Amino acid sequence: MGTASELIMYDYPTLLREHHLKATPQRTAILQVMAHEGHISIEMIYEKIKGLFPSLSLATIYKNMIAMQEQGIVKELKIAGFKNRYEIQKQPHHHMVCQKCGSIVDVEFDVAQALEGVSKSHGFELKQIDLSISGICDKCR
Amino acid sequence: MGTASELIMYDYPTLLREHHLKATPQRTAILQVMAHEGHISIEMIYEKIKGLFPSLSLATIYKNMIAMQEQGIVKELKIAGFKNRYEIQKQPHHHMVCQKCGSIVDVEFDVAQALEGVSKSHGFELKQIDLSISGICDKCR
DNA sequence: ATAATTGCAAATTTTTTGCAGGTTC
DNA sequence: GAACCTGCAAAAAATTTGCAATTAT
Repeated sequence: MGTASELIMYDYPTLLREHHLKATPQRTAILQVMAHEGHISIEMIYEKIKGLFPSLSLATIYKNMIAMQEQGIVKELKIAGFKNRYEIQKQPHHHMVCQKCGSIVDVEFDVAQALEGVSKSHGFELKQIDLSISGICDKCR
Repeated sequence: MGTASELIMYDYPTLLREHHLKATPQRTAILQVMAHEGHISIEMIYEKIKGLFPSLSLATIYKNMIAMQEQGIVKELKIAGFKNRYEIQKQPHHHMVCQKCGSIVDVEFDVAQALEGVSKSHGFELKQIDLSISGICDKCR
C-alpha cells in the first residue's frame, strides 16, 4: 500500500489537468464515485454526490461526462436492457452483465480465447454475446 | 431463387403469427423495411413507411418493437455514438460499425478467431472492440 | 366475439442548450 | 483576467402510457 502508482491512480485533479480540464470539486467527485462504484449511471452519480453539492445539477454531470469522454478519461457503456453506464477508462477489457440484476463485472482476456471458459470460471450462465467492433470503414477513408 | 426457404424468410405474416402476434399491415411493413435496410432506427422506419400509412404513429413503432423484441423476432442494437438501431433476429453474428458514417456490416465469425483479420479483410481500420457477454450471474441463480 | 392493435394526445424520461454568475489556472 | 465551469431554467429529444375506435383471428 502507498506506492506511487496507487497514489497517482487516485489523483484525479492531476488527471483532469493533464487532459486540459479544470479540476473542479464536482468533477473530481464524479470521478471518485465512478472509481468507487465501477460502472455507474448518470442518475446514480447524481444521487451519490448531491449531498456534497446541494445545488448540483444533472446538467453538470451530463456536461462533464461529455467533456471527459472527449478527453478519453471516461467511457460510456451501452448495455442491452439497461441505462447507459459510465466507467473510468482503464486498460482494454470487456464486461459481463447479469441480465437480471444488471451487475457488471470486468473481464480481462484475449478475445481469441474461449468465452465459455471465462463465463464458467465466474459461475456465469452465458446467454448472449454482444460484440461490436468499430473504426473507419473502407468507404470513409 | 424461389426455394422454399427463401419464401419462408420473407413471409412475415406467418412469422408474426407463429410468435403470437397479429399480422397487421403496419407490423408487416416494419419488418419489410427492416429486412431491406438491415440496421435501422425507429425514426428511419417511420420515415420509410409513413407514406404507406398516413396516420402512422411513432408510438406504434415503439410498441411493436417492444412486442417483437419480447418474441425474439427483432433485436435492439446499442451502438456507441449512435442511436439505437434494430435488426431482424438472424443467426448469431456481430457488427462492424463505421465511427464516421455509422454504417453497419454484419460479420459472421467465431469470436475465437482473429478480429484483426476480419476487419482487415473488409478494409476496415479497427479502432475499438466492444464486447459484452450477458446471462445470469452466480448470485442471481 | 374476443383479444389485440392502432393512433392520438398527453405524460414521462432523458439529454441538451443558453446564459449569468462564480471558479480555476 | 481569460477561459472555463456551474446551476438554473427552458427546450429539445426520446420513449411510454391511457384510452377509444378499429382490426385480426
